[in-house]
This record gives sequence, C-alpha cells and structure tokens, in this order.
Amino acid sequence: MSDADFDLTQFLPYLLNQAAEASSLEFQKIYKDRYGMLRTEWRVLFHLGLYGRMTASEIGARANMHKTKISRAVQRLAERRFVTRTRDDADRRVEHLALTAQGQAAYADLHQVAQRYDGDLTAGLGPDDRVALKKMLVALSAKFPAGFT
Amino acid sequence: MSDADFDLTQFLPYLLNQAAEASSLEFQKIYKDRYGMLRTEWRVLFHLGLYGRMTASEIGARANMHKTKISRAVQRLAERRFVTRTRDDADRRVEHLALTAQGQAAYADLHQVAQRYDGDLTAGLGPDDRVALKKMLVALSAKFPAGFT
DNA sequence: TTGTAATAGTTGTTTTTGTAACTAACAAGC
DNA sequence: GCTTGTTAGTTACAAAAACAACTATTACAA
Repeated sequence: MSDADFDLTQFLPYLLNQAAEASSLEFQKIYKDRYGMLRTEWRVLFHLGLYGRMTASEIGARANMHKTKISRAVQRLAERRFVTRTRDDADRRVEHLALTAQGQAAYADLHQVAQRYDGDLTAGLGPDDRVALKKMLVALSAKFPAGFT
Repeated sequence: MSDADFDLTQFLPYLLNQAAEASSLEFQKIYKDRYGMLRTEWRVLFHLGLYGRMTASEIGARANMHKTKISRAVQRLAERRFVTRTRDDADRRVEHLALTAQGQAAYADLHQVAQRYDGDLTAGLGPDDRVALKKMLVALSAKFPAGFT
C-alpha cells in the first residue's frame, strides 16, 4: 500500500527536522560538555555575544523564542556567571542583559567552534549552493510569521 | 563586540532548526487537532502507511528514532485503534505493526494534506531548486551516522 | 545443557518544554 | 486621583522527551 508519488523522506518538514537534528548533534555535544549549556542557553549567549547588551524580549523577538524559555535560560546563565542582569532605571520592568568576562570567553570559544563547524558542514557544497541553501532556509523560516505568543 | 564574519542567522544548525520548527508548525496543528497525535505518532503512522507492516525496530532504524519513543507512540496508536500489534511466531520478541482501517483512513487523509502542504512550502522555488534543496538536506542528514543508542 | 551475550521492546525516573496564570510596572482615559 | 489595558518577566503545573535500568526471548559457544 505505498504511494509512488509521495515519499516521507522527501516531505520538507520531515527532511528539515532530520537535517536539523543531525547537524546540531555534534555542536550540541561541545557546548554541553564544555559549559553545561542547553540549546536555549547557547542561543541567548550567542545573541548577547553577537549583538551586545539586549533585553530578554529583544532576544525573544529575534530568535523566535518564547519568553519563558528565555527567562529560564537567563536565570541559569546568570547563576553560572555568564551574564549579568541590570534593571532599567527609566522603565523598571525591563532588564538589560550582558555577558560577563566569563560569558565573553565562552562566547568567543563557541563562536569560533561554530564557525569552523559550519564550514565543515557545508564543505561538500560549492559556494553557490551554500549561499542558495541558506537563502532558501531563511525564506522558509520567514514564511511563518513568528508563531508565538 | 560583533564579529563581521559570523552571523548567527547564517549558522547552518540554527538556520535548519528555525526552518524546521517554522515549517512543522502548521502541519502539526492539523494532525494534532484532527487526530490528537504527537509528532512521534504521526511519524510511526506514516511509516506504516507508506511502507506497510513493519516492526518497531525497523521504524526506529529508518526514522532515526529511539526505541522508547516508538514504544510509547505505538502504545498510544494501538489504544486509539490506529494500529494493531501481532507477535511474530518464529521470534516471539518481535511484534509486527500494521494499520487498522481507521489508521489507513487517518493516514490517507494526512498523507494528502502533507503532499499539498509540501507543495505550498516549496511553491516559491523553481523545480530545480526544490530538488536541489531536498538533496542537500538528505546529504546533511546522512552526514551523521544515526547517532542514537 | 548451561552460561554469557545480544536483541526487541517496556517501564521508571529525571530533564526539558509548553501552557497558562501570575506579579510588577507603566500608560492612557476619564 | 482612579480604573482599564498593556508590557516585561516570573512561577506553577501539565505534557513530552531523554536516559537508564529492566524483562523476555533468542543466539551461540563451551
């Protein structure tokens, strides 16, 4: 009872999930082993390292992450002295997040790993394909307008 | 403190995760709302619908899913009468899974939805790009040899 | 045969996530 | 000033995933 015209392994969401999971594995191992971080935490760290001081909401908007996820990630990162939180004086609801020296160091390390890792992953592709692939992925992500509360 | 040469949104694992999550959302809503299924269950259903009668291990090997995930998915699918489980007489450890009529119906419905959905997702791409994208994703998934126990 | 290892699948326990309800601070209208 | 609504972020509880230990059955070798 198979359908010649539909192959599960060609179904884009399935394919994307498989590729995402596979390609995250090795990198995950690194930030987990070296810094005991979870994916959410790594993401927050990268946002702060890359774009500098931000608030939790800003990170959430950029990364399409729910605020509770971020809240918990920040909490853990702060406990481990990777980030500092400082209240805004004008609006005392918001909190500015920034990396500590330790956070900077971890970021620098992982950032460099990521860069190399990305290179390895796309090593098989020609430069054109590499660009095309990423463009298509960006387009796919953008297709759905930030589906979180 | 930003690095001109590394953009988080261009980091392949990140990009893949975003695209995977975004593209799964709408489809997930459908199988969840219509049949109360989880992603794992949907996957098992599709494997059985597409390739016919199989054992749990076979599904695990194909889908790169851990056996506990499958065990629980099968349990729920069986409770809801979507699949039947029959012991193998020769080797009484193994169990053959197959879809019930109800399972077939659900599969047929979702299969058709998936097909349409996939079409919509890749609508923006030319046929060449579509093929190229999927090829690259398959290659990326294969790059890591089934990293599960 | 009997003892050891391997395989199929399950169950129990701990992490992580998702969802919803909550507090605190601000904003705007009246 | 008050009420009503909104936003930033947290907390509590339920759902799902990850991980490890387990049972039952088969394989295989001394």
